[in-house]
Amino acid sequence: MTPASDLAALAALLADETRAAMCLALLDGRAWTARELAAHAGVAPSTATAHLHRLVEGRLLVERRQGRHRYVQLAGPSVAQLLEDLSARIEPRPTTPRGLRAATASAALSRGRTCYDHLAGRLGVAVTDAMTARGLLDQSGGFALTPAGGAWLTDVLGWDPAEPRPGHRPLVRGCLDWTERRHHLGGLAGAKLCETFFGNGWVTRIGSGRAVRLTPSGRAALRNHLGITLD
Amino acid sequence: MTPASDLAALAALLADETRAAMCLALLDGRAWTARELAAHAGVAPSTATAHLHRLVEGRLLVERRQGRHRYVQLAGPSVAQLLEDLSARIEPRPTTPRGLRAATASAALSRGRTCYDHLAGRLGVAVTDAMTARGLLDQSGGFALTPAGGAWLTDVLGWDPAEPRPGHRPLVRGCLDWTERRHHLGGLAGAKLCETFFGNGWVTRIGSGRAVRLTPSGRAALRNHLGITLD
DNA sequence: GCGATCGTTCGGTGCCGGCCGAACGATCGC
DNA sequence: GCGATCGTTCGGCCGGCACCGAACGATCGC
Repeated sequence: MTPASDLAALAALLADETRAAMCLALLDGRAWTARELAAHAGVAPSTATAHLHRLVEGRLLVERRQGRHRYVQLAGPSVAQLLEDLSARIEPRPTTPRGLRAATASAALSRGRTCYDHLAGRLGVAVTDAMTARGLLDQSGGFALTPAGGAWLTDVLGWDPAEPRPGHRPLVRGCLDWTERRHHLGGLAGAKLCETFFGNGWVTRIGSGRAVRLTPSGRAALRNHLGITLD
Repeated sequence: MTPASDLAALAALLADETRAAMCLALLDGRAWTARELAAHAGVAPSTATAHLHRLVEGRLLVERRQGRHRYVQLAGPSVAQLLEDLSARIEPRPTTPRGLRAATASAALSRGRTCYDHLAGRLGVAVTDAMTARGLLDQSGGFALTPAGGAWLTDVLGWDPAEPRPGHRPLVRGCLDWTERRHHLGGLAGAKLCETFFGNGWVTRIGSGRAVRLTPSGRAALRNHLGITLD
């Protein structure tokens, strides 16, 4: 009814630890089944059903029914961006992983991961920095693509950012990285770039999570196109 | 403890209508006393005390005690930005104001208002559009200040954006306007510009809210510096 | 000093909502 | 078809928390 109650209703969707865990899991950009999310969050399937209903009703998630499965995913980049913005506000965690498994998993996440549909972690930041150093991105007054950057994207991705694009998702956007505390490249261009990294086999997912690994051909590509050497 | 519980705890701060109303009121960028906020939200002073404690504890608000008064305000631009981002996600309201008072008040807000520390509403968007049309801002690939824009700021504000600045607040930033559904100029430059508008008497506040009115000298200034005519 | 005002603490009340288990329809694989 | 799996609905339990009023300390104006 009032703006305040609207804001409260939106915030209430994320104000429960179970729902928050579900949304954060969905930040990998993929569609999960209800049962997977229930197991991930550690609640009974009946409880998960209620939560997912609320999240879909609140337009944070969209669902796609397929046979006896109910797949659910984030409603779009703007939701992912909102979750990332909120996460970035949280004080940097003292990083005390329990054991070896947790330690290697968190190290892998710091090295490289996806942030919904673009690259993040040290890999994402390194790519962004190299693009800035080469004059492809301009971070001096905001976060913008230069003309040279447009040409570079056309060259590397075979995609011309100048061609008319649907929706009003920004072409580029600085997305605050919660491990590096610096910006990496988001927006439509970031998504296209990430798509190419996967399509060309430059990165592969590690297991089933958000962590990614740079392949040897990816290392070569970074050297060729950006002149940087990683790891 | 876990990222999910952190996110839930942050969201829970805004998940209550009373706290949401308090935060939205504080979006005017000024400091309010506890009692003012209690009256605004329609709760007893004792209730307001508890809410303000939670908001300060959660670092969304900062307090400054002065005599027997306790002034409270938003913890910074990043909090304001977060609130604006959340508000922008809320579906556009059918705008059915109750009576004449409400109608004129909401019309005034649409015409021009402050968005924490910069200009918003039709006024804010018009200034942003004019700056873009004159090549001072570049919105083609992101949201960035051009070299000509830097010179213009130095000329109009007497403030050189190239000089080293403290903190890591972005120089310019596109802030989604919740009445116009388009971007207006935020960030440090937006704040400086707004400061100049007030300092030169180009705009004045209407009553005690966020609404602002363009003065005759402000109209002249817009014509001189940006070549636009409003209202 | 004294009354008025601001903010706080404390006890008590009531409700919202998260959780589970059990039972049930829908779909899949064989 | 038949059992197994996925998701849902329903009832019931329980804890958290938003709210108020009353009483109290602190500060201001006179």
